Amino acid sequence: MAVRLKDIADDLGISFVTVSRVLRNQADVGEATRARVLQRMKELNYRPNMLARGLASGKSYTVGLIVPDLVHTFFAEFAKGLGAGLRRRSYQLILASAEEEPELERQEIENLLARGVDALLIASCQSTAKGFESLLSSNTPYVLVDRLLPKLKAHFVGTDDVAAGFMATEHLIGLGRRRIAHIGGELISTSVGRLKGYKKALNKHGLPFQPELVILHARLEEAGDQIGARAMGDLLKLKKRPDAVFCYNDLTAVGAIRHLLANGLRVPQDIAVIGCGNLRLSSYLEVPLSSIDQSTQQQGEDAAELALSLISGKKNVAPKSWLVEPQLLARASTLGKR
Amino acid sequence: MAVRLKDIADDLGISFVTVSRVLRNQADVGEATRARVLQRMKELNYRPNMLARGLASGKSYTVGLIVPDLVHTFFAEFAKGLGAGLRRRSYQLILASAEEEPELERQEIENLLARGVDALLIASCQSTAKGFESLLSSNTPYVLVDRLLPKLKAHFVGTDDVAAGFMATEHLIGLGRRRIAHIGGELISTSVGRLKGYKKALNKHGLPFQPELVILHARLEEAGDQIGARAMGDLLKLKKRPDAVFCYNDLTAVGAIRHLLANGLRVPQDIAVIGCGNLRLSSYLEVPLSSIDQSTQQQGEDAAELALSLISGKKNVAPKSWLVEPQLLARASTLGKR
DNA sequence: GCGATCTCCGTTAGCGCTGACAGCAGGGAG
DNA sequence: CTCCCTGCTGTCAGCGCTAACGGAGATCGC
Repeated sequence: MAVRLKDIADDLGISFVTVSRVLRNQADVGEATRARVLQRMKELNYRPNMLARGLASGKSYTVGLIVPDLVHTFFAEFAKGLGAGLRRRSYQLILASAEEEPELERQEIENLLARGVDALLIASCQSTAKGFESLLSSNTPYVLVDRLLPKLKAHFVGTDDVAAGFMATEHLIGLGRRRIAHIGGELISTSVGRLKGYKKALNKHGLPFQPELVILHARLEEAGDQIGARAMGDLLKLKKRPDAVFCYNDLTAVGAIRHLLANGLRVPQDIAVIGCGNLRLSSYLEVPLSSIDQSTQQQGEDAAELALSLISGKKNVAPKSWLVEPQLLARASTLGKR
Repeated sequence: MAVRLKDIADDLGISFVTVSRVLRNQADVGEATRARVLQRMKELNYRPNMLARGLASGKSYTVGLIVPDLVHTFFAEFAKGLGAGLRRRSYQLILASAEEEPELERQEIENLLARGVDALLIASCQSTAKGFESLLSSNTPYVLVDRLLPKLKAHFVGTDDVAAGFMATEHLIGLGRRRIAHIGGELISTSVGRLKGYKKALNKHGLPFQPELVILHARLEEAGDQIGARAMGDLLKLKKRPDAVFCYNDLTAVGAIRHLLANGLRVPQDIAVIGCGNLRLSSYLEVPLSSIDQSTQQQGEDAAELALSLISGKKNVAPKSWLVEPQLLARASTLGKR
């Protein structure tokens, strides 16, 4: 069996509560005793039982993160930043993936609450705030990540998606493009925001919003390449084809570009393409892809800070949004001359 | 506060142990009582406290996975498969990342043991079996993943790396290449295996092993693109340059190709390049990359099965290796004519 | 020299749950 | 009618730890 406080206490002929005090670094223990205890702990390689500690103290020193899918590098990077931020304060991250299924997400929320996480971060794949009741009633502090939920006032850490959409579109306009299409997402707040930014940029520069130039699709995170290619095909069928496309994410842009090249069109000469998210390989693609960077790891660290402040702080502070400013990275897919 | 067994019991005027029996689906409870309990549980939205359960029963229904870095899609995909496999048997995955730091990995092992995981899976970034003592003495079952450790007899799930290296190299030989270089990894078992496969293929086809054609480097997972480019540069400085390169992973191959193209060489006409790991974007690169697929998600599911069998099964079964057969995917980076 | 204070340590009572056992009723067998 | 068995339910101890309180002995001030 594992070593317990009691074992150490018995060895030393003292009460196991004293040992517990040393463990928690409390003040009222004599120096000599403390030293003996620490010594013996090291010898026996004592490891506190966190289940017992959590049960007794009501705190687990654990933060849960639920993501829609780990394979999207965005979430992996986010988790990395979050983990680093938590570790610095000796909290541990428990990671769960909902595989883009709202029902699974609900289950994972239950699971993590059942394990007593001190705070819960969620990049939700729900389209409504239903299924959050048990979270709300649990009074475990929680933070939405990347994606907002309609009608749910909550703390939030994510990208300023309107700015991202605006930035991408204005970049294209600045390069002299006038018929700018958008291949966008559906349902989730990031898509809505980026579309909004797209419209805003058109508007600012006096370009008309043309609905036929906008194609929306769900599940762009998983199958973006195929969907992007298909959507591009649809755009090419228009009487007047676009001269630029802003894609919801890089994967979608990759698919779109592939379709263009396969049909003998040149990128960016005939059609410029920009994505969003700045994948690691985006600069190595057949046409190096312009994109919007979201400082993902930074977001994770911000989320850690926010979560920890919620845990230790006064409870009912007003919901707060931490928006990260996106950054434009222009590469060959938009920059080449016409 | 959260609902407890006792609350339900008091409501119904029965002992809370009976409620616990219903919860655990034990047989010896009257139908009528069982129904009433279930009803009330649903009404109150009861959620068992897993900390308490774990403490009392000694089982946490939890499996830990420690990876060197989540951002490598290999590990993200592996985790996905593992999570799916565990979920099917209502086990939960607790994911931790060691950020390629052996010391951090040791800490995470301690953390997960402290949280009472029923089994532990590790893709270790240690170069020796040191730091595994506490794991060994904990008698928590564990499985090595992806990377073997010298001198540590343990259960293992991973790729047949020798086969991968052999397959890639033989593919190049089959295309008529004779001066085949290798840009490989260091220290970890996957590199050793792939190098071994490389040599084996050369040997089988009567080609000499030429040490100057092999360049080894650590940290190919993180900075493979830059290292690959640099290594390629070194290879080009040889009096007789190679006509093909087998790279440890796709990222490294990407860097190598970038360097070749930047120096006016053609891929594959002048030098053919093959990677390993089959990244999602590998087919969209400037030169679509030939690679070796590792059925990563399948590996995760295999690992889940193995872990669960260790948990429920008799303890001291002999260590067992589950090797997944890799698969060749030939694309333009090797297939173009010379 | 005596109460007051401080330092250090022990005792007790849980946290919410499980596991082992005891016990009570009713029914069938002898 | 007794015995045992089966079906159901309760009691009790304890998992390893923390939190709150209490108290013995040393130290201090006056």
